[in-house]
Amino acid sequence: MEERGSQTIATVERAIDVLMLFTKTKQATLGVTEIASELVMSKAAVHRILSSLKAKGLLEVHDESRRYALGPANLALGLAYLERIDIREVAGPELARLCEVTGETATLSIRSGPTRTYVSQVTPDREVKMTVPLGRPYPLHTGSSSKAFLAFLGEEEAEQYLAGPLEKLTDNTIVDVVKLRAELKKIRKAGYAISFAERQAGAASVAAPVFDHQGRPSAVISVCGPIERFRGEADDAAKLLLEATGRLSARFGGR
Amino acid sequence: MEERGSQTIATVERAIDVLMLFTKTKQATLGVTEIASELVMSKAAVHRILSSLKAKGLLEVHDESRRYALGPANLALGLAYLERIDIREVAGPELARLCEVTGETATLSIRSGPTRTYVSQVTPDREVKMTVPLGRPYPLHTGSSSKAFLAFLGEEEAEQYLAGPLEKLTDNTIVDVVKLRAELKKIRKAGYAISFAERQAGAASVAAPVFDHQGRPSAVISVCGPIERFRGEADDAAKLLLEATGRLSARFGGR
DNA sequence: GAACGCTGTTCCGCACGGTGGACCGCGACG
DNA sequence: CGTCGCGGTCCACCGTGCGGAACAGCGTTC
Repeated sequence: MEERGSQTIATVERAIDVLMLFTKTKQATLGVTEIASELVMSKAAVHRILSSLKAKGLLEVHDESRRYALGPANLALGLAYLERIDIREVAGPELARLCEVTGETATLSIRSGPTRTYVSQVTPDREVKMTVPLGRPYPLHTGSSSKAFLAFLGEEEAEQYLAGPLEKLTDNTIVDVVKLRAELKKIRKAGYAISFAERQAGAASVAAPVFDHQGRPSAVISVCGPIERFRGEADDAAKLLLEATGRLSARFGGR
Repeated sequence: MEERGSQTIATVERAIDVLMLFTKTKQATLGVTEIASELVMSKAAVHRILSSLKAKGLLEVHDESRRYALGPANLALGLAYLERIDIREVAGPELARLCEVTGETATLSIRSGPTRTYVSQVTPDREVKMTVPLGRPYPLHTGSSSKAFLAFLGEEEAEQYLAGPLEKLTDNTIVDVVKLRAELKKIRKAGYAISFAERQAGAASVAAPVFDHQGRPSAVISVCGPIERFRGEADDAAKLLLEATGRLSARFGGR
């Protein structure tokens, strides 16, 4: 993991690890000792980091329990990031429509290097439905949205990714490079990707990319839901999906 | 500014300054030299920081222009923060109602130490309307939402704040401590605060606090809009506002 | 096409500042 | 009362981040 690290600052990365811990845990507040043992750091170091993060508004000390919680500056970061993603605005109505017609969750993902992240979702008004975690990075070979990106990258970039280690997130994750290449070929032919529990156990999804003016996949939209009822829905969803991405590509590519 | 800094890490704070710069600028991408000159740091240091932030997904290098942009990890931070603010959910419908009835923007603010931050807003469907910046900290004496917090803090805490320097954001910002004390007294009596262009030129607002079970202001909601049409609306808005905060305090205090 | 000016990036020796183990003060527990 | 756990602080050591300078690419300029 360390290899060819083009000159970074260990202290800063540790500080970020501390900050990110707050997004990973379910608890609203964390204590010094807790963090120190979780990240294997000295209490003193953790405390200094917490003080620095606090001084910048990224953390705040909750009541007088002396525990730390995320501060409002994080909102500014999240919103500033979203402001840059203009495709989000354009895709919004399409997501809403997909969700309404299929009765399943519709999502939008953005790629960033060797990972891809959900940046928005519209969920149906049903009791049993799927919700995906926004802002969390996933590898490019797990789930339909990921595969939709991978399939439509350039040959070169895709092979480069396939050369790296392929993490297995569920029993169904495809980690065999040969099988994965065949799968990607199939996706290119069909124009969309399907996944049954490759990223998340119990979930299934269909996904297709939106292309920019250079023909590169600039985003992926998907329809996803509980695996039991999805088998019958996948084909219909794929058709609707391709119509939506067609419209978006036309509009987005024109820019 | 340095005083009694309970042991922090300069490098980490500088890294955060770099990251926060991306939320303050209008540009989507920033370059090394640009950042270095803005924050008066060496290019080498900035570069190391950028590499570290990139490694953790907070930044990414845009295309091959070698410039840096915010990464998806910021979304995770922003959303994790929002998840902790439960009052946001509860207040949502009240904001919507206030907005609809008054035809002006309704906002919700949270306090964090000596600052206060908008965490959500509902804007009316008009061409001329006000929108406030979410996630950005403001001092506690500027604008109606700020003053509503300040007025209902404990005597001690309020005086402590008043002892510090009071920044002047607009021509109308009250920075005279004597006048400010009188204003706070008036607010306590009325139950709500009014501001005409104290934080933002051309804007006016009315605000009232939501109290927790200990009688402390845990949030503030406000109605705000363009100053020209607001003079006639302020009183009506105040009445609606107090009804809304009354309901919220009852519901929120019960927890 | 060589010289320029501008990027982003890397190198390397010095000293500054972050480190961690020990220690303090506090509140909860029994 | 003693003990345990917590968050916070101290301080001598030594690791690591620092910055000036050099390097590598790229587009302009003449």
